[in-house]
Order: sequence, then C-alpha cells, then structure tokens
Amino acid sequence: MKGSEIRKTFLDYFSSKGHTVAASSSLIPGDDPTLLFTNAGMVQFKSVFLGQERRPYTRAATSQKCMRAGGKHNDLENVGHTARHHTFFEMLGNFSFGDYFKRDAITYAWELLTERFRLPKEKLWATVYQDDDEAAALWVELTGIPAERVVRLGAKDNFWQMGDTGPCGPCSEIIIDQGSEIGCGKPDCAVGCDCDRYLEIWNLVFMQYDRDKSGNLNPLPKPSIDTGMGLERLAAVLQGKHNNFDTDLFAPIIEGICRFSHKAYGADRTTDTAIRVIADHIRAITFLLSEGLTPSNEGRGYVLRRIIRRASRYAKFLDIDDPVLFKLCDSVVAAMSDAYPELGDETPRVRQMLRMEEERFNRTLEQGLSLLNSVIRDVKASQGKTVGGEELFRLYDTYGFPLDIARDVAEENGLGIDEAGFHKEMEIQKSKARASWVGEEAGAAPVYGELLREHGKSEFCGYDTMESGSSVLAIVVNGEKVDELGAGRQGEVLFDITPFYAESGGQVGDTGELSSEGMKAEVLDTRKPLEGLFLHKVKVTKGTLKAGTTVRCAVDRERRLATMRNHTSTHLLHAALKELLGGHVKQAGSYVAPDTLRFDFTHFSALEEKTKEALEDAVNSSILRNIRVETTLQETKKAIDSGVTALFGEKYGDVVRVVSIEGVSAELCGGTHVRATGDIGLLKILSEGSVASGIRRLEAVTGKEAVRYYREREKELEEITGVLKTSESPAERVKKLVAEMKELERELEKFKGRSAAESSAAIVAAAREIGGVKVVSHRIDGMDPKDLRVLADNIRDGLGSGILLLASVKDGQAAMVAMVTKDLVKEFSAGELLKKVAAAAGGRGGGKPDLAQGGTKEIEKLDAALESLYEIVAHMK
RNA sequence: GGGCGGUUAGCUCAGUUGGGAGAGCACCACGUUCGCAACGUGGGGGUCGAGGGUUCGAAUCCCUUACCGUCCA
Repeated sequence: MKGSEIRKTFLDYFSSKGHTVAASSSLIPGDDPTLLFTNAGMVQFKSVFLGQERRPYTRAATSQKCMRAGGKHNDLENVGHTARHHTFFEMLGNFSFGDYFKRDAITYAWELLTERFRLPKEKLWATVYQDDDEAAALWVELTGIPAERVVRLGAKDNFWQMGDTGPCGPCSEIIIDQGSEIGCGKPDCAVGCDCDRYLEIWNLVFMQYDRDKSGNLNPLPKPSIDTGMGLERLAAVLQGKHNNFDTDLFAPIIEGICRFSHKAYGADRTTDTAIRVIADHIRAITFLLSEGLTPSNEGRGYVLRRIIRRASRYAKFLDIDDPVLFKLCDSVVAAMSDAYPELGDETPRVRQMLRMEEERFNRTLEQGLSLLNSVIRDVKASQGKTVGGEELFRLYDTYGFPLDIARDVAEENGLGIDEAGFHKEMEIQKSKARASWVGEEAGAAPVYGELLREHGKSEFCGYDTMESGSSVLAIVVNGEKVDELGAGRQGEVLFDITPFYAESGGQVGDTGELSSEGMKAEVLDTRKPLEGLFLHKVKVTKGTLKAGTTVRCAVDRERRLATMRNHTSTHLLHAALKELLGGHVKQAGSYVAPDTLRFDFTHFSALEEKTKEALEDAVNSSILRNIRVETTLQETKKAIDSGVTALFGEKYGDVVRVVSIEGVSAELCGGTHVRATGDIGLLKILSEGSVASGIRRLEAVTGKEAVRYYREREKELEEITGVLKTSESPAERVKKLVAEMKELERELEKFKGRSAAESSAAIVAAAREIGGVKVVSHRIDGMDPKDLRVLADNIRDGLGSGILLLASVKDGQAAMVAMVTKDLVKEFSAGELLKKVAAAAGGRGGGKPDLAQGGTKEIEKLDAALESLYEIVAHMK
C-alpha cells in the first residue's frame, strides 16, 4: 500500500466513525513560545484539551506535519544512521474531546490495523501502564488478543503528561513483532526493548487526570483521547521494509539525490547514510522554508540553519560541491504537494532562500578552511602531531567550521585532532550558557492566571468608544494583589470593561487617564499577559485608587487616533506590496505606534527607488479614494476560504475579526482602525532596509507626523537656500561650492609645500654642527601636526644628514616632530630624543627611530626644551 | 538570553608595543597599439560602523551601542 493511500485510508476510516478531518496545523506553533516546533498531532488541540477553547466537533482526525529537532526531542544527530529517526515526519492521529474513551479508542485502532491495513493479529502486542487494569482488560475483551501479549510497563514508557501540571494519563502502545531475524537477537529481547524487533506503531493516550501543583492526580470530568502513529513507520511495516527510507514516501527524493550525485543507493553503507540524511533533511527544509521560516542564528531559524548545513555537509560528502539542495526541494514538492498543496505556492521563494543559505555556508567553509590551514602550518612547524581541541573549538564556535571537516583536513595533512579537548571546550560553553539562563522564569506570572480564573475575560469596548465607567476588579503591585494604590505609586489595574487597547498584533497599548471623586491616575501602558486579561499600568497622581470602586476611563484620544491611522496604513502597505512585488510577500512582523509604523515582510532584495515611490503612490491613492474601513466578525474557516489575509503560524479562534477595505485589502486583525482611509491623510515612507536575510523592513509616518516630516524638510531646505544666498537650485550651488573647495584645498596644499620649502631653507641654514652632526631645533607656530611633518620632510631633505626637531604651538597646545636621517638611526633614535625633549617641556611623545611625534600643553617650557636638544645630542656624542 | 569574531576606498582585504590610511581588482585620463587584451604613467575615490573615554597624539587601548557572522541555550 502506498504512503498516500495509507494516509487516505486512515483519515477516511475515522471520518466514517464521525470524526472531523482537520487540516494539519503549521509546523511553527505561533502562540506557544515554549515549543520550538509542532512535534505531535495534539499540539493544535492543546487548548481544547485544557478546556480553554471549544470546537464545533468532539472527535477529530489529522495527518499532522511534525518536526523533531532542537529542544527536548532532539533526534538530529541520529537521523540517517538509524532506520527510524526523522527530523520531519507525518503523524496520523485521532482525537476525542470528552467524547469516547478507552473502549472506542482501542476498538478503532484494532479494527483499522487488522481489517483495513490487514496486519496479522498474531504478531500484534499491546502495552499498558502498570496500574491500568481497565485498559488491560479491555484489550483482551475487545480484540481477543491473548492476555500474555498485553504487557504492563512503567511510567517512563506508558504514562504521558503535557507538563509538570495539567492533563495527563496512562497510555497504551500497539506493537508489532517483526520476527527474531530483525533486531538485537539477545536472548532477553522482549517488548520494551529498544531494538527494531518489537516495533511500536501506535500510541493511544488516555487523558484522564489533571495533575495539580502538589502532584495529586484529580480525575478529569471528561476524559479524552489523543493518539499518534508515524506515517513513515507504518508505511515501512505495510510495505515490508525494515527502514523507513526504503518506502515509497522517500523513493522519489532519494532518486533525485542519486541523479545529482551520480551515486547509487544501496551500493555503499557510508554513501547510503549520506543519502538518507539528505533525504530526511530536504523534506524538513522544504516544509520549514515554505512556512515562512528563515534561517537565522537563534531559535527556530537556527535549527533550520543547522539542518540545512548538515544536509549541505553530507552533499559534499557525496562529492557535490556546488549548491544542490535548492534543486532537490523540487522532488519534495513533487512527492508531497498532493497532501500539502501549500508547498507548491512557495517553491520559487523556497528555492531562492535555500540557495542563498547554501552559498553562505560555502563561504563560511572557505573562511574556516583558510584559518584551519594556518593552524595546521603552526602545528607542523612546532613538530606537533595533533590539532588542539581549543583551536578546533574556536574554529567551530566562532567561525562555524564543522568538526568532521576539520578532522578530514587534518588527516589529509597527516595530523590527528584532539576531539576530547574539543568536547571539553563545548561543555564549558554549554554550562556557561545554562548558568546565565537561570533566574529567567522567576516572573510574577502565577497571579495573572489567578486573576483570569477569578474574574474571567475583560470586556474590550475600545472599538466603539474611548471612554467608559469601569469597576476596578483588582490592583496588582509586584505580583501581589493589593486593595488600594496611593498617590505617587504605580501598579497594574484590572477592570470589568475597558476602552484601553492592550498591546497586540504589533499595535502598542493605549495610554490615558483614570479619574473619580478626588482621584486621578495616569495610564502609562496597557498589555495582555494572558489572552483576555487586560492590565493597565497606572501611576496615581492624586488621591487613592481603590479596588471595588468605579472610575472613569479616558483613552488619550490624539495618541490613539494617530495609532489607528498607522494601523490601517500597514494594511494598505501590505496590500500594495503584494500587488507590486508579488504573492511571495508575507507579513513578518509589524510595529504600530502613534508616531511611526514599521512593517516587516518577506522579500529577497532591496526595493528600488521607483518601487518605493510606486508603493507610496498606491497607498496614497487608496487614501484619496476615502474608502470605508469595515470590520466584521466571521467564522474563521469561511474567512480564510474567502481569501482573507491571515498570518503564518498565528492561531485564531472560531470567530475572527476581519478588517476590510473594499477592493484593496481584507485581513484578520484585532487592532483598531480608522473609519475610512481618508482619515489617514497622507503616508510617507521614511526608510526601507534589511532586518534579516530575506526580510525587509519599511518605516513610514502618516497624518500629522507626515505633515511634520515634510515641513521639517522644507524648513531645512529654506535654511540651506538662505545660507547659500542663491536663487538657483541649492543642489547645483552646493555642487559648485564643493568643486571650488576641492580646488582651493589643492592650491593650499601646493602653497603650503612651497612655503615649507622656503622656510625650510632658512631653518636648514640655522643648523648647528655638533660633533660632526647637523642638528636643528626650531619653533614655528600656527601649524598642525600634519603640516609640521611636511615641513620636517623638507628640512630633512635640505639637511641631507642630521637630526631635526620642530615644534609648533596651535590652539593652546604644542605639537612636536623629530626626525633622524637614515644614515644616523644607528646612533640616534628620533623616538628617544623626542621623549627627552617632550619630557623637558612637561609633555610626552615617542615613535620610530627615524620619525617621532609628541606634544605638550605647557607651552612656557617649550623654548627651553627645544634648546636642550643640542645639549642632549652633545652629551651622547 | 550568554559567549566569540568582524565592520577600513565601488569590491576583496592588509594595517605588529598608539606616532605618515594602504594593496589588489574596478573606475577616469594620458601613453603604447590598426584595434583589443596586456602593459606603462598619472589621477579620482575614505565621517577607518556610531557615540563617549584615556592620551601630546587613536583605525589601533577602554566603555557603550548598531549591524553582520558563528556557537551555545
């Protein structure tokens, strides 16, 4: 059975059992910063299990894209070397949200495996949690499986939990015995052994408890089911393969790799490993890039970068030195775009980004290679036999040069490497990073959860009004609830209803004022530490703010209106960018404040000047048309199906707010907007630049800020015109002035040279002869150090052979230059002479034997110091 | 979040106890040539990432900061 048929059979089966087939969610869980990537089918249902979110169905089935690389489940290093590990894989799962439980879960799983997939019953085993008598009995009762093939295992294998607290429960795995010829062959090999003989194919989680802070297990009112079965693994079993990479899911990809590398799969163990690594990684890379992730040096982007570099490294092992991965991603798209149509749309961008990253890596390698070669030269020069661990680690740490390549290069030069030393350095670095991480989680977070449970979500009335009368539900200071807040003090305030917009979607939080009889307070910022929990950072200026009282809330109107102009403008910009640059443009972040707006988007290259102008024109023409901005509430699925712009990785509830500008833009957005585009007035783009590779940032101003910007520029121009006293264009005038200045500078240099030559003659003539050496010490004021040097050059040439010292007072400070002609540098050092003279003048100086510079601030001592040179030279003679 | 490395001419980079801002390529002019390449001579081009400090003097040392690279989390 082909992989695509397995996927379809699974989903069709559960659909026939009343399950809603949900689409795979993004690999990038946008709302969960604790999770690097979606690593299981239940991730998109997490908040449903926790009871925070409702869905219109109680049973669901998915084929979910998953990543396991980085974070807790890090299989990266194993991939390619084993038959089962993947970075990217697909997880088939069925879910019950308080609907059916153990009985149906077991029945479905058994029926699907044995009747649809026709796995031999006699080879199937089941494991249950050691205390789960219920499940053990159900297996025997429902499937007829002999009791001795139901194995009880401990918490490590068969008890599942999401975190230290929260929903959890026992789980049960279905295992297939692949026969004694597969696996470790040890006499004690049994279910639970790590080898491949007893292969786990499906894990059923029975979510039935809620673990509280003290570790007690409290029964959930509505127990749920969460199951997961790896598609690649099941395909291997059903296709009679003992390695996931030998299934039809990977065949076209491996074929592509063989074509580019001119290597045959199955011919050699080491090249096979390389081929599998690339096959696995290119799937992960293609999916991650297509979801809008860009390689970077931290977080998720860093994991992506490492996967790309690892794949690139293995491609080089197959003797492919030029970028090749970007070509291979086509085979992934061809193999997978039926199940994941979004892949096809993104192909051009994916190819381009991947190619850029491969080229970047090649540059890194070149740089590292030249450094390594110089290290190897040193080692050889000192008769060493190995490249030191510290050096290797520096190469790896600072320049990203992989250890295995360093090893190869060292071996080519007949040297070994100190791998233990390398790992020791690595451990030092790791413990340092961990040490600095401690103390991060010590926030005041618990109180927020408590407030939300106690008071529920705040009502936001700020879409329609900027004022309200609200009850003060709670006041928090430093993570503790307090009853009141006196004048001069700051705290966070929770209301039942609020007109203040809390920072979200890039739009900054509102500020404003609170007032009641005898009390006034400033609202400094508004934020939402948890969804629905609006907290107002306030400073009481008069009287006392008390919990339980009613206050009048007033948003700073001007500030909010300016923010609204900017927010609506980002939508116009987004739409115009898509129109002008193409569909690959995706929002990658935004910042909407009253005075400015920033909009980040995915694009490969800088915008041309004329593109920026076209962009401004497009937005401003939408503004001139004064189109109504309408907000409606729609069902999420309907809205997205109708083509409304949604952001990658964002998770939306069932009902979403759609902000539409007729004929221009429609976006999911929770922000506040102007009533019609004409309210914006004017938009001016201030700058465009790069934020990260593949991401560009636009900064712009609107409304009054835009007017202010133009006015300032105008004033500046007027000022320039005034200073230039010209009626012609200031730019032309300035060009002329600059040209004239250059000419004058040139003439001045010439003149200085000539006058230096003239005055040098007089100074040369004043040279005294001391012991057969011509010595000159002279003061000539008003020259800067550079001119002094030119003069000294002249005098030196005039002397032919001798010692000279010049000093010049300018701006209350004396500069000195000493020179000794080449024929005398063995006897006299300009540096030494100048040090003595400068010291005599209360200053300092130094330099080379033939040239030295110095100075002093004590001008009154200068003449005597200059005179002392003759004595110093006489003394040395 | 924590390290380490980098930022100097349009490009690639050198710059050694702090003491003349440089090379190669590219560009312009002239020469050589039937012409081109090559070559020769001359020339233009620099806020040494930014800000502060130390110093008679900072590309160079110290602090802050921005950006790029890289590793760890």
